[in-house]
This record gives sequence, structure tokens and C-alpha cells, in this order.
Amino acid sequence: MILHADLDSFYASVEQRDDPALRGRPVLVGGGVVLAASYEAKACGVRTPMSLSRARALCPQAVVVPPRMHAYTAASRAVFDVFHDITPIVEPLSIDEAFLDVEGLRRISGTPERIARRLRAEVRSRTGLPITVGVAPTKFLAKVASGAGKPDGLLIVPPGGELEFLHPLPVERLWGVGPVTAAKLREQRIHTVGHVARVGEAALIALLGGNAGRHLHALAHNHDPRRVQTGRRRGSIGAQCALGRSADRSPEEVEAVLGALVDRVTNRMRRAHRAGRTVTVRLRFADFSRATRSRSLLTPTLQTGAVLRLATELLRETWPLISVRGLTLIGVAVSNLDGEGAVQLELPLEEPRADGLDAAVDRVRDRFGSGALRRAAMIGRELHPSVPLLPD
DNA sequence: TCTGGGGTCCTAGGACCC
DNA sequence: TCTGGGGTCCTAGGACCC
Repeated sequence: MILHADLDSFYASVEQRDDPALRGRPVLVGGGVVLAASYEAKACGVRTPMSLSRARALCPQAVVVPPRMHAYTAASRAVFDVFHDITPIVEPLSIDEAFLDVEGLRRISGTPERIARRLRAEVRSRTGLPITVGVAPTKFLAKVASGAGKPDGLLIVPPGGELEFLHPLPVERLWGVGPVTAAKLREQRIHTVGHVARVGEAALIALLGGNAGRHLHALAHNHDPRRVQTGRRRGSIGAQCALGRSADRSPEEVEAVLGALVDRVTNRMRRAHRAGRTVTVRLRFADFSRATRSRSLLTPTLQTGAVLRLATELLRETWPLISVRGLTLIGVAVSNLDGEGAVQLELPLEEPRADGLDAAVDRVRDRFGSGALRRAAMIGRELHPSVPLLPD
């Protein structure tokens, strides 16, 4: 059995925990847009992401607080510590949710239900935050269950009752069905998961394409063989910035914003010890159309200068597009990230002597483990075939 | 319903290689 | 000189998630 643990209105709950004056009151966390709304605010019809002005109109008595990302990051870490004390098999999905595989714990910790109850109690007592847990045989169903169990709840899908639980739900509850897919389905008079299950795979593939069709068909029958995966690492690091509407910015101003974004991204890359090869510049225009431009380097880098040069190049190539459509958002991301150890690969090798390498090798191994060391050795061998690198 | 910042995954064409 | 099948990588766009 799989648990899906999902903190309720995460940012708003942290604010209510840290400021007793906010408890029991409608709270909105956000800048121009609502990032999180407490359940008191959701009762007024506030949703994310909704513009703050609209949210205020719906809920005039709401308290608006600016986001404190550091507090949320710390709270998230504390919650994930609880998860890891329950089971080593934890797969984070975002800052505030994760899958936990508890199947192997029956003899040590008891039934999944018992573990889920303990999980909720410990998150509450150790972090002061409300959390909802869904329990089911598959990831997908566990996630649907936590959604249905909110707020501050526990929902266990009874064995054998999976389809009974699933089929009455609206299609939007299927993972991967957003506004576009939902509209296509509704056009075919497919409104519930049960309808999806009945139309047949071939029809779904004709409507949505091969992969999406098969995926949806499987989910509607609760076929979801995906295991809870530990140790997944992110594939890209990026930052973006909305520029507002009317302001027509000069190329120099836009490039200055780009510079600040690149600086943020490469700083985070260095802290995470990840280097990347592909730089993507993301643009959004006044009419909400979008464009992306990307280019790949031969070798990974995490240097601000190198990323900035490439990003600026990409941006300049889009200037005709920008001058016509009007720029409202700019973003930079670096992907094709390699593993750890990239920083250490820039070791000085002017004097390639084996004894001089020993210390460097030890440093890499201590800091990043032997896997990173092996990768470093392979690259080193390509660059300097004459150097005897590793005994192992 | 007028839209923030952080991500993931899929598709599809073209270049290039064997 | 022409041709096929199979594979990888790059780039752009789009849907979706929290």
C-alpha cells in the first residue's frame, strides 16, 4: 500500500502556525497572485492562482501576508524528516507532498492505516501543521484519495472498492487531465472517470494521441504500476520574473533583468553542485503567447559568465518577436544537468603527477562519494589519457 | 478568469551516425 | 550512386502539476 501525504494550504498553514493572531481567520499568502489560501478563505470561493484583487473582493475580511519562502522551506524539511522516520521509501512530489511506500513495514509498524494515523499525529506534534493522507494500492489512487480527504483528513480506499471510489469522480481528477484535455473529453460527453473507463482505449488514443490515451485508459481502470521512487533528482534549475504589462522596456533593461535571473540560477546551481549544458530562455508576451529558445553547450558549466553569454545571445535573437508582441515575462533555465562533482572536475592538472592527484581524489570521494569519483575518472581519462588516474 | 514562480513530461521534425 | 532501418541528440512548443 502507498501513502500520499499532502500538507493542507501549506503556505497559509505555516503563517497561521507562526502567528496565532491569524488562526481561525481567512489568510491569503501572495504578491500579485494568491499562492495559498487558508480554508477560511477558500470558503469564500478564493482559489489559487487568482489575482489578489479578485480574492480581496471575494473575501474582504481576509488578511494578506507576503510569502516567506525560507520559512516554508524550513517547514518542508521538518515534515520530510517525519516522513523519513516513518519509511526510507519517500518520493517527494513538491515542497508539500510526497508518496511513501509502507508495504514492507507491516510487521514492524503495523497496517498502512495505523502508519498513516501515526504519520498525521507526528507531523502535527513535531511541526504544528495539518496534513491529509490518502491510502491506496497505487500512487494515482493514493493521490486522488488525499485530495478527497482534505482538509486535515485520512482517507483509506478499501481494498476491492477502488473502482467504486474512482468512477463517479469528474475527469479533471485524473492525473494529467487539465483544462485542454478535459474540454476534449467533455466534447465527447465524457464527464466522469467511469465514462473514461467505458469508452475504450482505441477511442481515447484517437482523441488524445497514443501515450496520453493509453495513460488515461490505464488510470481509469486503476492500473498504475509505478513504484515509489527514491533518490530522484531534478532535471533543471530556473528562475523567471513577470515584468508587468504596460512598461515597454529597453533592450538594456531587459538584459539587466536577464542578468539578475542568470545570477540567481547559477548561484543555486553552485549550491547544489550541479552543472548544466542547455540554457533556455523563456518569454511570455502581452497576448499571453509564449516562446522559448534554447541552446546546448558541449560541456556542462555552472559559471555565471558562460550561462549569461548564451542567454543574452538567445534573448537578442528574439528581439524582433519582443518588439512586435511586447514582453511581459522572462525566464532562464539550465537543464541537461549532470551529477555532482562537476565543480571538482575543474582541478588544476598542469602537473599531472599521480601523487598530486591523490589529495584531489580523496577530496572528491569525501565530498561526493565514489560514484562521482568514477564519473570524474572517466572524464579525466578522456581529457588526459596519459595520466594514471585511479587504482579502482 | 486576465495569469506568479517553480518544475515535469510528451511530441515532432531535422541533423547526423552506422 | 542510391537506398533502408534504427538510433541519438537538438530544438521548439505545449499540456500539466503544485
